[in-house]
Amino acid sequence: MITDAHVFDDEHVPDRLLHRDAAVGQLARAFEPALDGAAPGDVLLYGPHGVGKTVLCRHTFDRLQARADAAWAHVETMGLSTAGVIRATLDALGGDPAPTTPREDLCLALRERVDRPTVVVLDEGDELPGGALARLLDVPLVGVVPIVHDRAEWRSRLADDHRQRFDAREVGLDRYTVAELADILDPRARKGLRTSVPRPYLERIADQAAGRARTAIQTLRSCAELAADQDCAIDAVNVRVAAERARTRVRRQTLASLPTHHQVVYALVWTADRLTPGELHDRYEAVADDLYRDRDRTPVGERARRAKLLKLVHYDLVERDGGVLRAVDKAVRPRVEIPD
DNA sequence: TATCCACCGGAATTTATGGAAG
DNA sequence: CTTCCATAAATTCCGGTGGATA
Repeated sequence: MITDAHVFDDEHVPDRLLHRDAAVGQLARAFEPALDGAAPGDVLLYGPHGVGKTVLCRHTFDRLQARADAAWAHVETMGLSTAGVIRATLDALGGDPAPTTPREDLCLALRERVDRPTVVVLDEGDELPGGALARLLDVPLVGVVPIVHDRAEWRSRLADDHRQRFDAREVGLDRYTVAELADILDPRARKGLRTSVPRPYLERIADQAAGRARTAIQTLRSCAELAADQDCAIDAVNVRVAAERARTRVRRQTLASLPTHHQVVYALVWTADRLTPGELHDRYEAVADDLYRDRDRTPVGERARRAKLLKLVHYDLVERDGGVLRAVDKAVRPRVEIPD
């Protein structure tokens, strides 16, 4: 059923970016100084999850690169410190800083490495440390593109002189309409699937996606997988079921990307169905020695567990209903086994 | 209402890690 | 090899919150 899984990847940049002409134009105009070898303009890019903010950057940059000698760094900033952001930027530009390089040395190394117009995209930049932004804005030839969800909140945390850098340099993306989403799904279905998908069915997928392209695309992929499993036509697949399957896939990927301590906490919550924080700690203590025996880590204290738990909640793997903890999705099985 | 209790999460401090310098 | 240093992660400390209870 699926002939080219690549078109369903989050990183896939389509040949044509549909229904984003205005935003592409704004961003391209901001990047224009790079055509003359100068720094691309800084742009604040804002909008809800999954509406193509990162893809918009990539797409516009690719078009720029076809006409200019420019470099690109995409940095996932969530949870990074100031030094962490600078290091990740340097990494993305091909530098190889030692893990203990002092912050100021990292800044110097970055300045040295940037020898052409460079676009630095700061993804998930809502909680970006102010220091990191300041250092990057300070590097010649660098244009900074923070991607955030809440434009007003982000601006309010900025120092005045930094805020000015983004005045009149803001690009906002909205959720797509159902018709727009169907337009976006259509070329992917043609390119990635063996059989064609009727337009009304694409619209039903779009309708489930709440205006988010990422959700719609992942749902289409699940529809195709289910159609293959059940050996039926794709439009015989229940869209709700496919959408849930898509969410499960994303959660599994998220869980797989987390380190040991998170895995243990998740396993405890998943295995218990419902439990209070107190019970979680009790069980953790009870099984910790067993679980960590042949791992290269040692059990952590309560405060650290709370931090892991917070992340699990943030990633939509665990929910807190009042005081009670529960795994959001029982289909996302833990990756470590809890002994009885 | 007053008070207790479990819990949360911010901030300061300590520890672990590993590259660099002597 | 040992010491030094910077970061990241964990621990310690603690004020604040909200629900339960007398």
